Formats: sequence, C-alpha cells, structure tokens
Amino acid sequence: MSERGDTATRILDIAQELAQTRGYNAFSYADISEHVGIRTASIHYYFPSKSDLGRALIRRYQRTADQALAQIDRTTEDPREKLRRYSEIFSGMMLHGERMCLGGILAADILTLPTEIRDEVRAFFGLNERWLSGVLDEGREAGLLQFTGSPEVEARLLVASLEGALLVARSYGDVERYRELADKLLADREAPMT
Amino acid sequence: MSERGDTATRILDIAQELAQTRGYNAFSYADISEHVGIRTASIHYYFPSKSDLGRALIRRYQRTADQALAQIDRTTEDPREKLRRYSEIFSGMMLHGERMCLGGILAADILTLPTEIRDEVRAFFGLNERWLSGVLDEGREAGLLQFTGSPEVEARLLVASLEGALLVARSYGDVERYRELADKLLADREAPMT
DNA sequence: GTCTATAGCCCGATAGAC
DNA sequence: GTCTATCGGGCTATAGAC
Repeated sequence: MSERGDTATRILDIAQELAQTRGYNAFSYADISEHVGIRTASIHYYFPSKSDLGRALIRRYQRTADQALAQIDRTTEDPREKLRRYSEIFSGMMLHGERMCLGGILAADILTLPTEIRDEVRAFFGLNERWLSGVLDEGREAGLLQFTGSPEVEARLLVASLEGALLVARSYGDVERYRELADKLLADREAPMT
Repeated sequence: MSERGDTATRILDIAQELAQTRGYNAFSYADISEHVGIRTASIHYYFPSKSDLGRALIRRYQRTADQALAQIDRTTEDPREKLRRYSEIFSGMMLHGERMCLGGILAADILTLPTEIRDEVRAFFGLNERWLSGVLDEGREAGLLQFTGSPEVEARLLVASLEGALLVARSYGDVERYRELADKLLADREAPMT
C-alpha cells in the first residue's frame, strides 16, 4: 500500500498500475479503494467520473514520457544509445508488475473509451513518433543509423513494433521475448562500422 | 442481424465481432443477446460460462487462421506474395468493422483471462510464428527474401510488428496507417532484383 | 431449445452527515 | 476530505415452465 504523496497522486499511481495491467474496463473504483485505503466515494471527490480519472491518467503519462525523453536527450549524444534507452523504458514496464505501455493498452480499448481519452491516446503516439523521428534523422545524418524511407514513417514503424513486441511478450510473461525483438529491431538500424 | 447458420455459430460470430472490437471484458451476454435475437439464458445453454465462450472463440479463430494460411500455401508459390497475403488478413480486420486481431486484443486483456484462454492466445501466436518462419526460411533460401538472424526470431518480429501496427492504426481509425507500415515491413525484407 | 424470473454480486455515481 | 448509506443499473449465472 503506497502511502507517499498526496491522495490524488496515490489514486493516480494505483489507477495507472491497474490500467496498465488490466486495461481501462477491467478496473474499478473499488479496486483503487482497496489499494489506497479510502472509500470509493472519496475517490469521486478527486475524480468525479471514471472518464475524468482516465483523462488525468493518460495526460500525466504523457508528461512523464515527455520528461523521460528530455532526460535521454540531456544525458546522451549518441542516437544509437538514445534508441537503446527508449527501448528500456518499455522493458521496464514488464519488469514493474507485468505492465503494458498505457498508450498501447488503451489503444486496445479504444472503441470503448470516451472521445477525450481517445484523442489523448493518439496524442501520446504522436509524441513518441516525433521524438523518435528526430533521433532517427539525426542518426542517419551522422552516419550512425541506417534505414529506408523517411524518418517519420520509420518512427511510426518503431513505435508500432515496440508496442507489438511488448504486447506479445507480456502475454508469455517473458521479458526476454521482448528484449530479443527490441534488440534486433535496433541492431538492424545501426550503420555498419567502417 | 445475421440469421444464417445454427444458433451456436451465430452466437460465436457476434461474440467474435464484439471481442475483436471491444475486448474480452467489454462485451456481455446481453450484447450478444440483442444482436442474435435470443435471451441471455439461451446463450448459457450453448456456452454455460463466459470462459467456455471465450475458449470456443479463440479455438475457432485458430482453426480459421490455420485454414487461411493453408489456403495461401495452396494458391501461391512466391514467398513475397505469401507475406503480402498474410498482411492483408490483418488489414481486412480493420476494414471489417474496425476489428483488431482476436489474438492481439486478448493479449492486451491477458492478465484478466482464465488460464485456459491465456494458453490458447499463446498457441495462436505460435501458430502464426511457425508458418511465417517457414515462409521466411524458404524465401531466403530461394534468394527472394533477405533478413538478419534466424527465421524463427524474424517471424516473431513480424508477428509482433504487424500486431502493433494494427493496434496503433486502429486507434486512429485509419487503415492506410496500417498499410504504410506493413508495406514497408515487407519491402525491407524483399531481396534486391539482380 | 427457448423462455420468464430472479439470485447475488459489482459497477459508477450521488446525498448528506461529520 | 472522508465517511455511511444508497440508488439504479449491469453483470454472470441458475431454476424451472413450456
């Protein structure tokens, strides 16, 4: 039972774990209530409806991702290393309670989500693709990465492939299955040494 | 409202559509009842529990996939064409009512599924990977396809990438987004003309 | 086989006391 | 802010008539 932080944050932390493991339609205010230690009515005080909670969840997740990518940019120059660090964000989710990426699991639930949340899911993918596109472009210019076609499409392909690798690997409960695919995905894009 | 076929088949058809669009936890016997035109109690006559229904669903889906892959083998020699036909099975799902692959969407729900169904989801991925692995191996031997590493791992990567591409593209409701990625995935594996 | 009726539980959400 | 109490509805599932 996490006790740190204010109540709204603890609610979001537990709700995020539940959403990442079970999906949007398979967790309830009662589930959150048990983990946080307050009654369901009190959760409604912070998040009046479940769609309010869902929207807050994906928005906070976007901000966290944004900061993680900025942190990679701040501490690494090599585009190949940036891709490795990016891939490790995904493997970290499986290690942290068999989680999926929140964007990926909400994408599976997309047709059951309130429209505001759908828009945020797409915005999350857009955020990832823009950052990856920049890394890929820079890496190819520097002769460190190689790929066919535009950086934009290659970025979309990488996001989709990593989401898919995480989805399938998690269904086996096997993080090595993810790593094997992610490592190959990255290795195939590294320019040969000269 | 589909009226063809026996009742069990009509139930499975509707349940499959609902599962592929909404996921396992977001459809009910009441939803099926409305579409099939019989009461929920009558559905329990054919499928006593929801896990019985879910298991029947994924097993039938596996058989259908098996037949579709055998049909590709029967009508096509060229491994490149086999991959194209395989990719079109996925795009066909989005065109047929914004569906996901049943295996992919159940993978997202995996931690909420009865264990028998979990095993079938993994078996479905295994089936796809074995077939693709054979096509890739044959294609490389014939000098028509190219890729690094083993056909087995490359097959896993293709399944995961196509599932991911479908997952993300469907969240935009845009089949072109899927095709762009699938076509690139396949083009990158075609051996250059000599 | 299909129906009506209902049990028993979980769900999101609200009213109002403290 | 957090609680108790509760509403109205949905869910899976079963009993028993036809």
